[in-house]
Amino acid sequence: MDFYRRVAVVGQRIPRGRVATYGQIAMLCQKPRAARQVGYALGRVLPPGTLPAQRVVGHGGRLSGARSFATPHTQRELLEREGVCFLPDGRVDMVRSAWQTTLQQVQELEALFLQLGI
DNA sequence: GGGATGGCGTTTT
DNA sequence: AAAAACGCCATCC
Repeated sequence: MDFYRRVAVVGQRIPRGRVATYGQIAMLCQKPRAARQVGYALGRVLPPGTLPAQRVVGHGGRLSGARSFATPHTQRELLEREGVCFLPDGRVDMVRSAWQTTLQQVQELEALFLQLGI
């Protein structure tokens, strides 16, 4: 499905030290209500390593996918190692670490989708 | 075809 | 604050 290829393209553009939410990725793929399918893409569809999965978190910075990493705290460790900030309650500090996408970047993605025919 | 099931998210108790 | 109820939509029995 083209949607999953888009998820891969978008996910690969999440900068090191930043995180994106499932919903945010769905938006960037032009499918605002497909947050769950993003999760499905990461867990079941895309080959492991296709994109930095540790940088994809739930709304508000929840580490909802931590279970599918090597150990329950692997995701957190990977993120801390690349400089992502955490709050006392264990969520990512989205104010400091969320991936901010500019209109420019969104348009680049659209162009890329078009170019790739996806 | 139809019901269950998600690495989700929002709204309502 | 926490839990449940919905809405969502591709997949998998």
